Amino acid sequence: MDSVDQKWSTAEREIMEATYRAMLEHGYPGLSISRIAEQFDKSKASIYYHYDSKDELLVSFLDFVVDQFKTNFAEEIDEDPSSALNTVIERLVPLQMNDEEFQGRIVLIELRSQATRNEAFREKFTEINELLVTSICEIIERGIEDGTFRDVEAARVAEHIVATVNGSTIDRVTTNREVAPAAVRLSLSSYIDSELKSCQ
Amino acid sequence: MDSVDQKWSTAEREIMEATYRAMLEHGYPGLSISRIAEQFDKSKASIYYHYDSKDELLVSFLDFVVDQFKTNFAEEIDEDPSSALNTVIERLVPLQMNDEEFQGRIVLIELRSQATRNEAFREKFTEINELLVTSICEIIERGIEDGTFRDVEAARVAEHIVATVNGSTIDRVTTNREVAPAAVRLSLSSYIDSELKSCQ
DNA sequence: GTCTATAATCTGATAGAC
DNA sequence: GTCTATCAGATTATAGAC
Repeated sequence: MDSVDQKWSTAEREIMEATYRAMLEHGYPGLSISRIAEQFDKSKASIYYHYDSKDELLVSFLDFVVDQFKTNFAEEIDEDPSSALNTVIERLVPLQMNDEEFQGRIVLIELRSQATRNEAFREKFTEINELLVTSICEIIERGIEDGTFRDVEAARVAEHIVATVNGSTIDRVTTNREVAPAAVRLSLSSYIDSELKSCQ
Repeated sequence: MDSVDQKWSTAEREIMEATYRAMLEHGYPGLSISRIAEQFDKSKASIYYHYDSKDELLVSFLDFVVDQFKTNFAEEIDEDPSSALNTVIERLVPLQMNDEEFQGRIVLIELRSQATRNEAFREKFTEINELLVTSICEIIERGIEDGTFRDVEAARVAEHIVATVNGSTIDRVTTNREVAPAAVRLSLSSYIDSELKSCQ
């Protein structure tokens, strides 16, 4: 498991990146082999040399996108529990989002909606949410041990934070409610204050 | 605006219900006029008598589904603020969900993911989230007035609850994490306690 | 590995009879 | 209003040359 560079050959990575662009342009329902081929300099048929079917390609693509997400999320956060939690939340619900980040969210949401029907997809998103909950849970537990946080049920609080973060992301990507993310950021800080820190 | 019965003719409602079944069976990307026609006793061509294009049909369908959601959500909740809030949360994140409710969530999520790309869809989901936030906000404001709740920023707390509820729903529909919804229910109660009720 | 050409099927949409 | 028949184009996937 030597990061992204070993897992895919050059050709495969080119196809994955073309798929990413095609999906941004046409959406998941509009994704076709022709449209993927349009996004790079090789023909439709060459895709079938690397992938047996469209379904297999899509499962690989989900893998590719989720790996990117994980790599992005797992960057070092070795600080004290309180600011580690802030870093994670800032990473998941940034106050400002550039185009690239925003497009990444869109692609993930469109793929996610397919997890309702496709077991391979479902397992991947189970994995993502479990990763998020586990990471946040560990930070909270560290904070409880060193006295930064109150002795709360860490898993429950982590579930809450992940649900809120995911709900906020969905809101940002599927509505025109531009103030909502900032409000959620504020209320998450407030939640952490009143739930994790002692009653002042 | 005389409820669902006036807004759609019998034929139109039959088509909408057939579309609903087709979408449950094939998903949004697999939705086609033929598959909708398969779900009721009339031909493909008859659909084009009632709708000019597939796009127009889909926008109507979104309207149909969102109306159902709103009707379901807006049932009377005339109690005191504290239990009104509980009722709303129980309605949005039920501990137990029957097949019908679950399928309704799936359809809504699949349609929602299309709001990333389609402005008509985006406006509908803006409307839904605004309705939820406004309803919850009003309950909180009533609670502040009559002394049940602390004098918090009602809009911010409402945004938080809606984000959490939506995140929990997405989790339930797109992962195999069966314990998560119960955890979020608990933590939402805890959030309401520590955020809205006085510091004990 | 990549190409062009093509097969078989499905798509949205329309024409015209009843 | 609903039907059958049909169109033009797109879809996934393969065959066979290079």
